[in-house]
Amino acid sequence: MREISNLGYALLGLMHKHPQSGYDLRKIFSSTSMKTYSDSPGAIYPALRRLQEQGLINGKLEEGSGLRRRQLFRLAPPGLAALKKWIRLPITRKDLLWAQQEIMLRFAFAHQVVGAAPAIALLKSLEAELKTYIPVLHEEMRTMKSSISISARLAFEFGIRGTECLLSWTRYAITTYEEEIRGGTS
Amino acid sequence: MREISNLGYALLGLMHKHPQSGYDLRKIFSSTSMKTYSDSPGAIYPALRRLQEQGLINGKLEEGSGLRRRQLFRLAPPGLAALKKWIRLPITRKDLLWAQQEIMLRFAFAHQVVGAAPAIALLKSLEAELKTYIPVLHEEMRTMKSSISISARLAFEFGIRGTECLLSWTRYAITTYEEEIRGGTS
DNA sequence: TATGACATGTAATCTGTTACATGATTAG
DNA sequence: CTAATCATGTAACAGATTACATGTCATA
Repeated sequence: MREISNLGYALLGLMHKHPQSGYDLRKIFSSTSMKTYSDSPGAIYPALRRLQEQGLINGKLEEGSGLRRRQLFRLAPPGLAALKKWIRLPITRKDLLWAQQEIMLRFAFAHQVVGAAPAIALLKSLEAELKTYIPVLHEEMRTMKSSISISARLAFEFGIRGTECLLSWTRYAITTYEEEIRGGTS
Repeated sequence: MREISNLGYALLGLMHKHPQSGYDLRKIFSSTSMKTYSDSPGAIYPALRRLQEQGLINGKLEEGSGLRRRQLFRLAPPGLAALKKWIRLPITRKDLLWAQQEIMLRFAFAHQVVGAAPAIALLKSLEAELKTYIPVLHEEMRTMKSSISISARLAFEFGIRGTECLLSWTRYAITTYEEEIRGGTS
């Protein structure tokens, strides 16, 4: 089976709550904090068609008067399975390097799609990976410190601080999440 | 003139220090903290060819015995001009949303390519943009807080914390940079 | 002489971007 | 009636990924 792109997963995740039309999804990308994904029709409609061809979603034309009415897409069982599998994947070093955004996307959908326990498992996996990665970054820094310009060094320092910030958020998120599910009902 | 991709600018920046071969550049991407860029030949060699076609770099085959020896690329004057122009661009809201990595890449090259004053100007531009952006994020948070799941809310909180972390780094970088150029000779 | 590092490239495929095109419905 | 918004799409193009192909040079 063909790989599912990041945009594909974003679409699947958004459809989990309730069926959406291509236009709805575009609006979400253009108006909310998911602006990092493209709201262009040239990205969304082909992506939806691909998901449909793979049997991950089903589209149904709403009956209406006109010739071209809106089409609602809903998650099909294989699509839900793929979404769950993706969210449950453990975090790897590679994810930290290439795909911090993707991690957040996965976590954002986690509670709704797979529930509290796997969501917390995702955070713990992230925490573990970060704990071994941060010392590596410090070590790299020490190695090259002397050979690079001041601005390059500061940029690298941001890489470290940003990663440390992610770790601190992860710990905060674990605590907050655990408190919340103990306190209020999910 | 055709747009220069992020990878293109990364290549131009790396060539600024001294001429590099395609292989050298691949090694930099695969072995240093620039792992976020692809080290695959299918990305680098075509990118180098494009830069050459645009007259931004010149390639010279090192004279050697064999038939196929390494080719060294060096920045041509228009390439240096393009690199400088790119680094000096002020930071926009759009950059904050889409291209934090690109900002860091620009800053990493800044000291070497355009010197201290424009490097600090870049940081100040970043600081200014962040100061107006962070309140917007908090406002967005307040608006949707109630309508989203706990994990989605925490993910959004990371967006805010990450941005605040960037601001704090920016201020630290300005101070450190200014001290350093006052103290040691650049 | 076989392995691995050096060194450069191409081809197929996929995805995304920009720009354009179409047509329905609603508000002024 | 006209403009804006709803709604869906296509076409041309750019760029990246993966996998493959080629050949040199040093060394064990």
